[in-house]
Amino acid sequence: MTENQNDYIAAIRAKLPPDETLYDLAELFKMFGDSTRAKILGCLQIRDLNVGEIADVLNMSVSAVSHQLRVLRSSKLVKGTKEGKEVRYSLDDDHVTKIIEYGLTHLAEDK
Amino acid sequence: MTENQNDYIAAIRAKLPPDETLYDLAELFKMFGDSTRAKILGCLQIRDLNVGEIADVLNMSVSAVSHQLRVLRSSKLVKGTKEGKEVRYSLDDDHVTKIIEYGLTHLAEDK
DNA sequence: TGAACATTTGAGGAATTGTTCAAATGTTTA
DNA sequence: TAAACATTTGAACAATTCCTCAAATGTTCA
Repeated sequence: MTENQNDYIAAIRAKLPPDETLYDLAELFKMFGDSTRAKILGCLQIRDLNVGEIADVLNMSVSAVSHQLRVLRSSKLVKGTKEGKEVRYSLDDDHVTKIIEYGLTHLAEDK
Repeated sequence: MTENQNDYIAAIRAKLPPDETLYDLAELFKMFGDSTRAKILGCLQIRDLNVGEIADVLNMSVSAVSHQLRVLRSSKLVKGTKEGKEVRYSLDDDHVTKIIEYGLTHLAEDK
């Protein structure tokens, strides 16, 4: 590889966001990249719900939903508030709705 | 479960996008949910590139990049144009840039 | 306190994913 | 045509992911 080719590659690298940023970006989108999680986030856009309610709506086991809620919580996309023996979940991020809406727009516009 | 509880669940279900839509949404975001693919898309935002150039920029094997390009192509996010013995790749979707930008904004605003 | 309820947790297993390696395909040019 | 180059492809493997099942934790209330 010549010096010029190195420069060419280096110029592109310099314009890329840092590796860590792109990693974080991927981690964020990974949260929306599973249909169970997408459905859970969809439910919580409609209203705050507890684990059992989400499981009922989605026809899934409470355990499976709880596992995914833990993942979503750790990504700060969802938060749970204890109310007596229930835990009420809600979206913890203004961007969640916008990101989903943007994705839906994209799908709708697909010819 | 009482009738009222069924109604409650049904009311939420009725407001959710169809299952298939949420599945497609997840498939779309899955494309951005891998850091190799996020990096490839990032490169192609800067300029059109062939497989070897992308591999050089990202310090990855040509084969690994090619495999991911196939995935991105099948999702219509990227397209390849044959130019002699090279294949020049470019973004195939206006939304790609906006989705990435939106994600980056989200990360930047995270306190 | 004990029974009922709501939720979380951990182990286990099936399925999927991303990479490597080697080989195949396709194109140019000497 | 043969060699060199650019790319794709398929098999194989390790790692990760998501679910199930059973058990543990925490809360209310009779």
